[in-house]
Amino acid sequence: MASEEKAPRPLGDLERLVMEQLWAAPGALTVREVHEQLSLTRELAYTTVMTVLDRLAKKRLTERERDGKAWRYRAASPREELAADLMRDALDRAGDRREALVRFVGQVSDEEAALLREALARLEEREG
Amino acid sequence: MASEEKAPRPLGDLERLVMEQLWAAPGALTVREVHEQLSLTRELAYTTVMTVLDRLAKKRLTERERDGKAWRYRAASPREELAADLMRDALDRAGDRREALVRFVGQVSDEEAALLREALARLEEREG
DNA sequence: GGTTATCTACGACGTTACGTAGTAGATGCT
DNA sequence: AGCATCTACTACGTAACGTCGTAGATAACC
Repeated sequence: MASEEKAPRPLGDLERLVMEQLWAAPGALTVREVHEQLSLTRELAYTTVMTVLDRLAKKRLTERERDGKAWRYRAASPREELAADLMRDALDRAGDRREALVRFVGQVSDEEAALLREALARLEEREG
Repeated sequence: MASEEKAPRPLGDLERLVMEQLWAAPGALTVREVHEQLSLTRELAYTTVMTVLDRLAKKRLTERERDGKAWRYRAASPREELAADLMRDALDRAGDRREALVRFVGQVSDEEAALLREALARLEEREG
């Protein structure tokens, strides 16, 4: 149950890029690996990536494990989970939930509406 | 459709309080009116409220119209609309929308799930 | 075992958002 | 004219974040 919430600050641009690397990778990545990936597109100091990864860990968005003298980072939860959390959060801030949900479904594409129905149906059959 | 966007920064605490005043009011409010309301709970300088209202206007969250020498502010869109926008935004940032939606409906309360179904049903009957 | 390559830890600086407020000048009431 | 009221503009402190540098630990190398 959620109640009194600390709104999760949306990630900064670099933080998001780094998270995307982690989400895209099959396993945990070292600072160097993330740095190398990002270096394909932009120039960043190794320590910059390290700092970002470190801050993300402090925010509990990543977890890390030792691998020799280096750390390996991985996303603490899947990208879709974070998205769902943010959606929940937004809903929690709405005054009238019904109204907010109506507006929300009014904004989504037909395809997304279908996915929503599907998800609800699945939920129903699992819970009765 | 959606792709890379400018994430609407979540409001600061005071900004949120001010928006709530505007959302709660029937019409547009002057700085003084908002200030008086807030003063019931906390102590704030008149100009502080003015600054916040001004910044909210720059962010297009409020609109203002002249009323004599004063400005009257009103929320640019209903609270529920903003919530819906934030939900959309969160969804846009998810990798796999289906997955994100599944997780989202998995998080909502039974009541909210019912509201969602209702909203979807209404949408369907209106659009066919 | 000393040299070299790696890593991490920690600090630092610039920018931007936001909470908070003061001052100056315009505007309007009496 | 004189006072109240309102806006415009400026300012300052804090915190997040982008961005790095330096120092010291550690592992690898010859």
